[in-house]
Amino acid sequence: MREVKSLVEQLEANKRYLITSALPYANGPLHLGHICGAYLPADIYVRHLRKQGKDVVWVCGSDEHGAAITLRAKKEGISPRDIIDKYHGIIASAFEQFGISFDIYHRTSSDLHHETAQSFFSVLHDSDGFVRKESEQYYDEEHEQFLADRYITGTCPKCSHPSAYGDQCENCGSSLSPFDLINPISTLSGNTPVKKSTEHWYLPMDQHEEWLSKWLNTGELDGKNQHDPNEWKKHVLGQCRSWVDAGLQPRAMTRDLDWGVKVPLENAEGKVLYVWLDAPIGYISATKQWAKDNGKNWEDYWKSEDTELIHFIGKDNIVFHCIIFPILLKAHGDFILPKNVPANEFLNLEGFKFSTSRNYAVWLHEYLEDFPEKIDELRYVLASILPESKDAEFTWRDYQARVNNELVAILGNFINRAVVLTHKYFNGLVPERNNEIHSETLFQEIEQSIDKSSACVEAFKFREALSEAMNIARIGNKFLADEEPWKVIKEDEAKAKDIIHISLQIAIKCADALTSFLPGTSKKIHGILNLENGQELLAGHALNKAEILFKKIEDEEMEAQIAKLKANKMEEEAEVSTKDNISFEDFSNMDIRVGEIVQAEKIEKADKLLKLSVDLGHEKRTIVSGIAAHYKVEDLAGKKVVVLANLAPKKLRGVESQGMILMAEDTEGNLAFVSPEKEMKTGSEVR
RNA sequence: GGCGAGGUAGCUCAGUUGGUUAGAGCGCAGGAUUCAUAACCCUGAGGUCACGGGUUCAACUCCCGUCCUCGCUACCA
Repeated sequence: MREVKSLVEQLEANKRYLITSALPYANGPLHLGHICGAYLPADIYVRHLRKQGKDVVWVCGSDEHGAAITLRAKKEGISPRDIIDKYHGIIASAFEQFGISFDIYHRTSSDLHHETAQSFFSVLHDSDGFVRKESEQYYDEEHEQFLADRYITGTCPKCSHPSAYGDQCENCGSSLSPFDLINPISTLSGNTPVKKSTEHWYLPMDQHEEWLSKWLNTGELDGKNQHDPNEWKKHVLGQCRSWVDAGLQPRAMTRDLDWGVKVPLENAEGKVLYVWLDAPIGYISATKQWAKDNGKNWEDYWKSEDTELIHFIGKDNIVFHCIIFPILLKAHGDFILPKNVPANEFLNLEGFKFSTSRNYAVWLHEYLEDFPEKIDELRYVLASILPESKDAEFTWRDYQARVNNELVAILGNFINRAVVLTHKYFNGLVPERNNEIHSETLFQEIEQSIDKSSACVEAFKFREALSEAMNIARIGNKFLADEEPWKVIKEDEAKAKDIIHISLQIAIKCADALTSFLPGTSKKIHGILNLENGQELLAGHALNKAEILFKKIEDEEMEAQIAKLKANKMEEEAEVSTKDNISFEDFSNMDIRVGEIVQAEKIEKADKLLKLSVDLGHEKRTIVSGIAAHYKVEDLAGKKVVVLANLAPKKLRGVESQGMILMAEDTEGNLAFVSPEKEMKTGSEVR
């Protein structure tokens, strides 16, 4: 039995950890949603492992290729290089300030990455890991170039927005293929592109279905148990199964683009590696660079069964990290597959989605400018609301409440009480322990919290882990309230000494338990206690002066942040609604008339819709209008309104609407009828 | 349309394989206290576990259906 145990211990000791966080795209700054998805949880996890003395390397870097970057460069009249240098800089320094402790933050534009990615591709190519396929694609004849999806704009077939992209319409959010667009236009030349045949290398994912499905569902690979599927998050496994069950399709691993890792083959001019081949290999090249800088062997971390590979990502990346990348790694051979992929769901902001393109976000670098002293405050709040199993929401009010009611009132206050009491009664010297107080149960309770917190981190339950760690400060506060040293000191100094001694010991436990979550605060507490890391707190030891750990956040600061968000949103809304000029002819095609509502009724099972009967003078129309939230049915009869009479009829909730009531709408979504300012006959034309 | 995840207290969320009175934090109400950043500590109120069926001695938990949110994905125009 002893031998077995020591074998387990030995394996445990040899174990290595390779942690990756999704590569941020160097086309814009980071916002809080990104931080919650792949970086803060990983940072907590990695700090926890390091604290235990584990052999761990955490890699990340900027993803610097792809069409969006070249497009942006073109639009701003600068080079792609300028773009990636700018955002790589912003991102890397924001990470650093925020205490995200990567072992390396690399870049996919580096030579080492290009070499690594090309050689990875070549190995797959040479071992027939790819299938060559021809397909039709849009081609710009003037620029003699195939057009990536993002290089084509046109009218969205779903919402008629005039500038949808070939892969997605930013207006209605639907995903498109370039051939869906009405009147496609090349953004390079402004010409209409032509369809032309092109050749690409495809990853035949369908051929990998069998082992992949087994690996995902049972954790078994090549007859060996690799992971426990029960440890994977439900939504991660669910999405993977959904893909595999539907049948995997071959996927192109190359693109017609000039900005990226060149396909290392003859006759592959103008082709680069697809971003989902390029970016994950960024993890490998980053590890190589780190190994080089630190005198290590990168292969120990990627090719050894003693290594646990963990990918931290957001839910949008699940398929790539759980299906495509594992297939690539397996097809290449020698590489280990991830032990777990604890993907987080999304973070929302004040009731809406984060949106980089609409500038609706709390940007990390801006937060750091506005609150340079409040790093751990944000780490605390985000760690408390991480979208671990469902979407979560960040609001400034919640941020304020958590900082004021938890960090200030519970943690900061407890540390302050313990230290201030020591100064007040014992001149800042740690009093001796007299064993007047039985503290076994107390410390057992604390150890329980520590163990629980630790176990939660290892199970990727960071919210619960943090709350367990905070529990120690609660225990401390309760201990002081129960023992009342400020009263005891008057009649029993020995006992008071005991109480203060114990509270200071609890303070250290707090600092230690929180160090992965709030590294700055943990350090500060050690500073106040005048302790080096690991140093014991002994009687007679002199403390430093008490220092306020967290300041209360006032309403005004929050109001300013909320106002800033609102302003961005309104600005964006104003921009979005700006429309292109139309011809007079277009305008005169519209038949707009004064009408009078004669009858109104609610449409069943529709919250917003009312069925209106409108008199247009020469005829009555049925018009369905989404105003139920703004007007009462009984108030509508007799109202004069303006009607677009020749709008194509459309069925809404089963009722055909023959026209549209024109309404004024503000940015808040309030609606108002537009009516003639003096009495006009129904049916009068509006021009 | 298909698939996946979610819907639990005013808010943010826990609830392992079905088993007593469904939990926590915040907020709220009351009390106690003064060492502490008016903070801490105690007590309490608050839930038809989205809705409707079913299985069972027993359902938040399992099955079927409906509605809503988010994500992935198809197709039509």
